[in-house]
Amino acid sequence: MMSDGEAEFVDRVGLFFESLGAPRTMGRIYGWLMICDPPDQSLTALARTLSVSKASVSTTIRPMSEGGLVERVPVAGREHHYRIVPGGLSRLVRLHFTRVGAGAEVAAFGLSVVDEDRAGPRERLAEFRDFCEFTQREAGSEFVRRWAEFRTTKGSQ
Amino acid sequence: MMSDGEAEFVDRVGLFFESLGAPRTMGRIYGWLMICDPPDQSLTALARTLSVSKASVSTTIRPMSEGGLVERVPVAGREHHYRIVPGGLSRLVRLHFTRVGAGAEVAAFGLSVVDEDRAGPRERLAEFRDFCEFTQREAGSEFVRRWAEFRTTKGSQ
DNA sequence: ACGACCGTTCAGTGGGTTCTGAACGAACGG
DNA sequence: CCGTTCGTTCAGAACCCACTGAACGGTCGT
Repeated sequence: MMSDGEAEFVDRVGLFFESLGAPRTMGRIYGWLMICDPPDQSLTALARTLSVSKASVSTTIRPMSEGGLVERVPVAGREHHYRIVPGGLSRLVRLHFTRVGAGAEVAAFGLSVVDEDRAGPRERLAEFRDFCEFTQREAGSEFVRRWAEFRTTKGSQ
Repeated sequence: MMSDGEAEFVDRVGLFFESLGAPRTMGRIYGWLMICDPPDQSLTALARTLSVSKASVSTTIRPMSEGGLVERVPVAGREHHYRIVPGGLSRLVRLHFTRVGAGAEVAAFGLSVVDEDRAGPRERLAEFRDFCEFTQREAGSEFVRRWAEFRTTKGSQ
């Protein structure tokens, strides 16, 4: 079902995801979906191929689907087939950095706690807040835009 | 030593760091260093103020120092004083994004495993590789540049 | 209606990480 | 030279997260 080389690739993607803080199984699923044939696979097939329980695939693939990394493809019967969403990785990064935006509220709370006359702390808090806002905004729009631009120019070469 | 409001702020930063995959104590240290007076604190003082063991502070603050998030400030005697590095957050994000670059090598390995005639998988692998390379490059230069630009323009207002 | 299969959910387990307390080496002060 | 203080390191405890196996609801085929 999966050659030795493919298995190694799948495991490497798993380690890669793990190094980024995501579950290893998530990476293995994503890795296999990149190279499997056909490109859409049922949950049961994924579990069997990757030698993990259906429960694990079910719970792991949900955030992947919600995050736009994979998507369900319409199929007759009861099976749920999943496949890679082209350009989904940028959405993942976007999602990940949206969380940084929460830091802005924390910084705002900090400013409400620190007295007006404490210039040093207020300056550090303001920078912290600005950076969180900037990162969130940047990841949500500019980063994705530049990636799309880069990809089209590279594709048309 | 620390007001109720300050304590809540410190804990919020801790939760914020935790949501990003970093240890909670790291966030609490960073939060306190943002608002404490004086802005540089010894390891023992941090441990006492934050109600954690010196061991925990010692092990947690090392990666912070190596990552450029905090720095040791020269001080007479045996104490090690630490303080916030201005703009350290961008360095942290940059470091984090550098890891994404490792995905390019994984994708290259995948391309060496998948046969030449399998257009679909190869296309997905190529996009994966390009995205990793793009992100690494972008984070290393463009992101930091834009942040510096944003900060100066905002500061001059 | 019944059996078979698909996906979801739940309690329990195992591996990994963060924390603590104690022991240690090093450096200053009396 | 001795006691104190500072930071580091180690083994062990506590905790968290991902994974498993089993039970369940739902749907198709017969």
